[in-house]
Amino acid sequence: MNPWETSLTLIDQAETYSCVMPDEPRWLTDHERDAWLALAKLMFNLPSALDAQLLRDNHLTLFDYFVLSGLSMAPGRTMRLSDLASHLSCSLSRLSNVVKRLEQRGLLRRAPDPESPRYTVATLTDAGWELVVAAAPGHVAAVRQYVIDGLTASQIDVLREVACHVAQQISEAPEASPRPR
Amino acid sequence: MNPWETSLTLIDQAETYSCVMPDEPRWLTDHERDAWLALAKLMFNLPSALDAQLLRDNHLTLFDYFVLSGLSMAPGRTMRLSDLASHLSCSLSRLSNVVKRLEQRGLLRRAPDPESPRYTVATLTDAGWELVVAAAPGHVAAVRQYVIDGLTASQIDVLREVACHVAQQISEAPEASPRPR
DNA sequence: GTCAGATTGTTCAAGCTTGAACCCCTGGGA
DNA sequence: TCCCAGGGGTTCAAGCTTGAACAATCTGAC
Repeated sequence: MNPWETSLTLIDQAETYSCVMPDEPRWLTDHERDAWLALAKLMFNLPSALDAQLLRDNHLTLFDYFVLSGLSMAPGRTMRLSDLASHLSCSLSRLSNVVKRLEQRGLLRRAPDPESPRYTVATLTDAGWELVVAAAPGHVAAVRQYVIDGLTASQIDVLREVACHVAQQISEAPEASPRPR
Repeated sequence: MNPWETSLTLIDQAETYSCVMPDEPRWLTDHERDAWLALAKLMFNLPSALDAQLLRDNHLTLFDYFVLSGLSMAPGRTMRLSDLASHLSCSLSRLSNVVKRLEQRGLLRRAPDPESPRYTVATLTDAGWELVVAAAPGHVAAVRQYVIDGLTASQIDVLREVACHVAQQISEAPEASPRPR
């Protein structure tokens, strides 16, 4: 029935194995589990749905769109890569790769920051600007279709509260320190 | 300030370009945009945060965990791949690749379905079962930390409503038909 | 009975992401 | 002045996902 009940209902069985657990964990209640499974499903499917629309109509991934859109709003349509990366909460490595591809397509240009040569700035070209302007209506329509339309104002309000809460929890979490395998 | 304001606030500028638009789109209100940007940030960061915990502690991706967990709850710890794929809303291609890797690690076994040779079933091994049981507490703790704890019961309720709504909208959307570039 | 078409699952190439290694530049001691 | 620690950015290899192509099996219509 629910495609994501896979995630945690294992718990009922796992409880019989409490011998192997360090401390008895605080399992999710049914109420909490339903919400989490629904959110998990959203988390997996919404990005690909939005990607699909942008790829089909504008040959852009959602992340490409965020990069171009971020530049389009910056003064002079220009930003340092490090600022853009923290703006987008992504690694500099990922941004560098994406920016290189977008530059090859003529949508932006890279240049050393004239104010300090150790930075690199990216500037949206006219072609890049026109592409974002052309892509925006379809993207907004998809966001409305999948997310916004059909919700009440108060649901939208709670959605914002919850999403901000999650974002904050993640940003405050101790940095995940990978353990050698 | 808000790392994802990049997404749609372009709109204010794009409106001055209405000449290039087919019909005047219904832009998002500030209220809607705040909620969408917060959700977008969640959508990008929550999967990697949960991945990081599972990879660090159990050398599993979140998707691996869902696959193993799905099997662990099925009768006989066995499911057809096509059922599992629709259960997880993923492509058969992706599932086939993941299952092959999990089989190589000894966490599950593949076999032709005895009831109908055109299906393939996957069965969790004891090692796979033990890994899921060992991984569950840490995973649940991460879900609590990032999502559930700190929300009120009514916020959790609305979260479920909203996420179900989005999931439904996506599943009802006309299948994205890729356009040749 | 047979053929067209749908379904199941695998594989392959192409593209993207990640993390580590690396280089360059800067700034701050000693 | 010299050294070095740290931040910014790129690159590379490894791993994962996607979509198309393919093989095998089943279904249904004629």
